[in-house]
Amino acid sequence: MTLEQQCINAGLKMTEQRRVILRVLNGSDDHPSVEVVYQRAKESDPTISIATVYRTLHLLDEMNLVKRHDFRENYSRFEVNLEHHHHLIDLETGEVIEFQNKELEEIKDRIAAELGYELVDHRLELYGKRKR
Amino acid sequence: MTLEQQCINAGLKMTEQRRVILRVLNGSDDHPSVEVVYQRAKESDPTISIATVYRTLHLLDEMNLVKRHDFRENYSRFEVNLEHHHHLIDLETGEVIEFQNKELEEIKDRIAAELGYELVDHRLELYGKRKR
DNA sequence: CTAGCTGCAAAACATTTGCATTTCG
DNA sequence: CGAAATGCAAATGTTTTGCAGCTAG
Repeated sequence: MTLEQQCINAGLKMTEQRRVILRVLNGSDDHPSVEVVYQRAKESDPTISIATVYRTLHLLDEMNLVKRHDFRENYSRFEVNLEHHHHLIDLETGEVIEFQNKELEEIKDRIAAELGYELVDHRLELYGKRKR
Repeated sequence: MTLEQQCINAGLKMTEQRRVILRVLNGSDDHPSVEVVYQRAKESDPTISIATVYRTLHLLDEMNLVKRHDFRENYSRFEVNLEHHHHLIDLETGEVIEFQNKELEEIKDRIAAELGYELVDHRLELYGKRKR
C-alpha cells in the first residue's frame, strides 16, 4: 500500500502539500533532513512552508510510516520505514551505509529479556573510517 | 588518576568552577543532563553559570573524560567515561540501565570490517518496557 | 459547511558565543 | 602580569506553535 493510501486510511486529509511531501519521501532512498525534504518539496510546490514539512514528518513518524534518526548532527534525518536495518556512518564523508545482521537481532532480544525487559525499539549505529 | 589530575595534566586551569563540576561528575553514577549538572553544581557554588557548565562538559567530552549521550530526549546527557557499555532505556520511567555484552563487541567489529570500515565509535541503545 | 490544514511569524528550547571582567599559574 | 576562564546576555539553529485564513471531504 502506498504512503498516500495509508495516510488516507488513517483519516488524514490528502492536501496538495502532503502529496508533494509523500512523493518526495518515496523518491528518497537516502536519509534527508527536514531542510532537504523542504528543498525537494519546493521544487514541486514553491509555496510550501517548512512548518508544514515539520508537521508532516512528525505525523508520519508517529504513524511509523517514516523513521526519525539522529546521527549526532544537530538536526534529525528521516527515512521511509522499510525493513529493519542499521546504519554505519562514514565519519569522513557523512555517507550513511545500511546493513542488517541476524545475529545482532537475536542477541539484543536476549539481552533485553535477561534484564527483564520487553524490547520495544532499539538503535545501533556504527561510526567509522573507510579502510584503504 | 582523578579527573582533576587529568585536567591539570592537559594544561587546563583548575578554577573553582571546574573543581565543583568535576566533583559533581565524580559523584554522579547516573546520566545527568547539563541542567542537572548545573543544579548539582549550584549547591556547592550558587554563583556558577550554566554557560560554564556547557563549556566544561564540552571540553571534557572532547578530552574523552566524559561521554555525551542522546537518549532521544531533546537534550544531551553525560556520564563519566568508565568501561565500555551500552544502555537500555526504560520507556515508562526513563530509567537507564547499563549492560555489557562480549558477543556484541565481536559482531560489530566484524560488521564494520566486512563493510570495509575501521570502527571508530558506535552506539547501541535498547528501548523497552519492564516485563511483569 | 466545518474540522482539519496551511503559511507566517513569533516563541520555545537547548546550546553557543562576544565581550568585559576576573582569576589561575 | 597575561593567557585562559567566567558570567551575563545576546545570538544561534532547530523545532514548535498561535492564529487567521484556506480547503478537502
